[in-house]
Amino acid sequence: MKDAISVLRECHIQPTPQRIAVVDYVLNTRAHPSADEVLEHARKKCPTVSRATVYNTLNLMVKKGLLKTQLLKEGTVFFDPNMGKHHHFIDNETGDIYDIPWDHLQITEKERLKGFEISEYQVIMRGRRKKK
Amino acid sequence: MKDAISVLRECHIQPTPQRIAVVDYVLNTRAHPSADEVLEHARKKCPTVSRATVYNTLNLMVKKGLLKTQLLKEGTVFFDPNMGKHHHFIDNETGDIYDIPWDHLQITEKERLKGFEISEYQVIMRGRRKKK
DNA sequence: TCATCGTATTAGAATAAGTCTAAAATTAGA
DNA sequence: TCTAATTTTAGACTTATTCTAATACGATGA
Repeated sequence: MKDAISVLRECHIQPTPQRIAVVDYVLNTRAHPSADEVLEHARKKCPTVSRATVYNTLNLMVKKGLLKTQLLKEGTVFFDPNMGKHHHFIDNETGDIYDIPWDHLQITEKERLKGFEISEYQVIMRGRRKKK
Repeated sequence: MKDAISVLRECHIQPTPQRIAVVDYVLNTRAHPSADEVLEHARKKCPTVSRATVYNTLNLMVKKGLLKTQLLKEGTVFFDPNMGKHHHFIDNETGDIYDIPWDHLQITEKERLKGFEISEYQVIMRGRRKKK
């Protein structure tokens, strides 16, 4: 459970009630919320927070390295508080997004990728969770 | 070089001048065009084609299995005529998108992913092309 | 305590991708 | 050729996101 105020101070961002509400939710969830979902949750703690402030805060957090954006479905960006390397699985039926631990897959370069300087990568898997 | 009219006939889609212009461009490029880029190119062959028709045709092609959508950058969907399995590399500096052949990478499941029925996957890599 | 100044927040306007709609145009078939 | 079905179109609409300009807040120094 990360303390929003401490995190904000460490990043030299002034802790305001609105930012605390955003950070407190987004850094302590295992979900991959959209901006709208963050807004909805942040309003439980700070009912007056505006959409613009949520976007401002999320973008600031991305810049400070507290969040990463993920492109997993058409139409919206998702904010991912899991900053360690990991892969993703998307359930096509429910839309649910799962983190897949980095060491569960091994990627080997069989053919040298000449001319490409890879700074990051991930595997994106789609399918469905097994019933039962 | 795929013949647009034959492809449309095979898919039981009526070949109209507008559709031919769209299909002819999008199935014969190695790029990963956005809808807007398809519109721009299709207008070279059929100057009157509308944005709506381009979207209609592209969506129809996706449904018929002639194209795949790819989520590679924020804000737009890209249409990919390469229907074989492959991975992607995105140059963060230029925005260029490259196909990476499927057999250049080997993905091994080290830890069994229990409960996930994976129907498709790909590796998405980001970085930059090496100068030189 | 109060005034001040920079920062933060806000509502709503603006933008951009994509979908929808209803009318007009085109095509296919009898 | 006539009719019905299909296709195309412009523009309205929706949704995610950014921008803007006015207001509110908060820390500081007198």
